[in-house]
Amino acid sequence: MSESSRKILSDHNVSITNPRILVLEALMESRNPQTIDDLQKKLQNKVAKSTLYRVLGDLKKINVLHEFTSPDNTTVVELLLHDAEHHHHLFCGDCGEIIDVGLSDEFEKLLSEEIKKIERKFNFHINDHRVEMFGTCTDQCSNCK
Amino acid sequence: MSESSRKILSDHNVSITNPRILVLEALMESRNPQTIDDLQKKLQNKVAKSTLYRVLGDLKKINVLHEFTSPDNTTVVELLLHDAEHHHHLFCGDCGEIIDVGLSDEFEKLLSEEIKKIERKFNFHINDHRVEMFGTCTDQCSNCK
DNA sequence: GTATAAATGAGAATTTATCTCATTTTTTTT
DNA sequence: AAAAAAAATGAGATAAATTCTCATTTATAC
Repeated sequence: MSESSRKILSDHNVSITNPRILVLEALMESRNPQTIDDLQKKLQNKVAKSTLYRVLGDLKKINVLHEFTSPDNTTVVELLLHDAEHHHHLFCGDCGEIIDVGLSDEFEKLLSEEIKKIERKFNFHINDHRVEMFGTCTDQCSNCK
Repeated sequence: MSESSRKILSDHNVSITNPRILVLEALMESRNPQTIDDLQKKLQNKVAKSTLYRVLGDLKKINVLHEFTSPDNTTVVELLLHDAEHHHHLFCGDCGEIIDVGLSDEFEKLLSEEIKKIERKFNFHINDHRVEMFGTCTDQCSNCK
């Protein structure tokens, strides 16, 4: 099972260690972004806190991890696998759940156009963008019912 | 000069105190979002740290302040004045500057359509959205040169 | 398998934000 | 306009999140 974790590490010339594998496994357990706290719970002291942060830093450095902040100011983290589609996030203000959302190709194309305009207007080079949506899951999310 | 600060407070039934006025003035000094640290520098100990955080909380509660997090995980804050247009943010990865950006009305309309689709798909009620753009200011920002 | 380099664990240190409570300021009442 | 009541503030203590240090362990190169 740890095969894909090992592959991620070796593909990026990062030495293969137990803590790194454990953190990757924990990250792979859920498809949506999760908090550091979620990770710590899954890891149950099998990895030291300092090591967890260090490993997350390592994974960010090789661009397989995306870290951002939820509206209530919690750091969340998600694995970016080879096959990960460009996506955005939907935040539930009730339960805190964060859901990955893809927007239509046509829309993404228009967004790129709009971004090109911004680049010219502000003399910026823009290399990434993100659409965040905030609301409440009316009934179906796993935490709210 | 503190007239508009006073007005903001009284309009929202918040008692008019010196620290609140000072914080509002500091917020009004720059049009773009600024960090808590920026504010503290401007305030030069004229307002206690605890009070600063408290006042920022008060301003959030009456919806005249927007707080969010920059890509390097710093909390930034910006005043939402009556005349504040709906806007988005452009982040410079070099100097950390954050710039308010308006997108075209046509684009915003399309975005709303796209968001309606997401609401249906995920059974969510979405009440706010934000487009964040990340890049580098190629030459003209005030901090990078 | 040994040597060398790198990573880890444990806890200290730092940073950021919140909380407590005695004092001060603002608002309300008279 | 003064007194009473309510609310806000300052200073520092506390808490939470993240980073740092360094002796020990583990991985990689030879």
